[in-house]
Amino acid sequence: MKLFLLEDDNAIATGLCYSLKNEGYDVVLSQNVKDAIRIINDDKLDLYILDLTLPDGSGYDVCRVIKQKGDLPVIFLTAYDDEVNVVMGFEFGADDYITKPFRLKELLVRIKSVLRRYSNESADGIIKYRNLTINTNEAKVFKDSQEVILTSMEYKLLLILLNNRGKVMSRTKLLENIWDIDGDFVEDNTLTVYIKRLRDKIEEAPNKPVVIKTVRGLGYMIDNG
Amino acid sequence: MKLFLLEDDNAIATGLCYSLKNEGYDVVLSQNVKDAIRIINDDKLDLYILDLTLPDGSGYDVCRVIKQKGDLPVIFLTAYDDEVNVVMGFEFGADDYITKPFRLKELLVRIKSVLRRYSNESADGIIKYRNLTINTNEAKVFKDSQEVILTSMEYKLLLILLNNRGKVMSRTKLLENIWDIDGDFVEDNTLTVYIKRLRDKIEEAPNKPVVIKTVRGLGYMIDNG
DNA sequence: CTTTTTTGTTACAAAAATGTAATGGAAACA
DNA sequence: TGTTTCCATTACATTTTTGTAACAAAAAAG
Repeated sequence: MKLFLLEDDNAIATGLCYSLKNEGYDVVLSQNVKDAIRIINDDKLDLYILDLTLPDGSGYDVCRVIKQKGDLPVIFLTAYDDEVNVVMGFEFGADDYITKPFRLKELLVRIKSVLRRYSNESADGIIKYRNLTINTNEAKVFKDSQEVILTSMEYKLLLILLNNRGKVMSRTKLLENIWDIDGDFVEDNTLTVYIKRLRDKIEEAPNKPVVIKTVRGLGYMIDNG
Repeated sequence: MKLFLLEDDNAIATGLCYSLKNEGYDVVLSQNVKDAIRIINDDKLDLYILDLTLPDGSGYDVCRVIKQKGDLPVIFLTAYDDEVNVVMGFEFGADDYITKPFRLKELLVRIKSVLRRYSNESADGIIKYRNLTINTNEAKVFKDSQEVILTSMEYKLLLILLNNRGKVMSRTKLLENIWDIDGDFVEDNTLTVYIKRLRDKIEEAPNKPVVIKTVRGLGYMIDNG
């Protein structure tokens, strides 16, 4: 996961960069608005952490640029108890905010929580996508709140596609993940057939699929629609 | 879920009670240490939220009583930036802490997070029990890091038992949850057979089961071992 | 100790899942 | 346009799952 950090205070910036990298995140730092906007337009990042007060502008402006690009997660770092800012933050589309001074653990919880929300998996194991609802606690799949019975293979196939949403999953990768019981593979065409069966069960119009999309030459994917 | 709240400040107590109930939790309130200890010994509660400074004692003492009863989740409400207390809180076995003043949303996130941790489901959908590991993201089950292939029915049966650990699941409840596709039931004995098949796959000694225990006359259960 | 109730085990037929082959179609490419 | 490549679809044999029946064993009740 690649995080963007906008923070002008050198001490905080250095500390946070270190701690976040330590947690396994990639971190891109910017210390002013101008650089930030350039980076945002150039790079693809998973989460934006924005300080509000910067030498050459406001975090709000940066947030606006981010939200124009798409529905991306933003966390604001606000000054302690600045309720006005908090309200404004949400109006600007922030997903969470945290007041300075804050504890690292607190920020980490927020980051995880927001990332999970954006990965469309709620904290309690419910995955929603369009008219589909998957309850991973009970291994049940619903299409328009009507239960759909999947075989274990179909269920695994659906899960792996959903958990890698937005990424094209190559046929090889899918075969490896579902059929690789001690390196014992299966025909490539088998996957094609399973995709077809799964589509027949979960798509409105299986011949014009909107959930599981074919990416010719590369594999299959469920996008972030 | 039943929460216990120990908070002497009337305004905070009233507000929190209201908000937590609004979130669907049952709340038991105590405003002093003496009542708290009585309630803790009498009632079975799912999560304890403890203020530290109380008219007749400290939240630490209450925490000690709770942790003597068993491994139960505790969240401390500490005064702002009182780092000493924070450290002590963890030494007393707190699972999380939150500094006053805090925002409701923050507390709710912590509560959910702690409850999930205690339900033995980590945030990333891995359930562990004895030598079993269930990855609900990929619908894979491992016994001693060796994958075990379950049918979809067996998998559902295992999940429902694991997600209700410590509770005896009646045959009726299990049948309802797994076989109830539009009120269309199945023979009672079917469950017996599935339990047998599941045991054959996941138990070390299926005839002397340690994971799925029979509770004669009541049903089956996986306990908190 | 005998009877009754509840659970465990085995066996089996019907139904469904699984993997492959063969054929048809659409997209990319020359 | 013709060819190739990749994917969709259908059909089918094999294997596995699924649910039930019948019986054995164990626990509780009398």
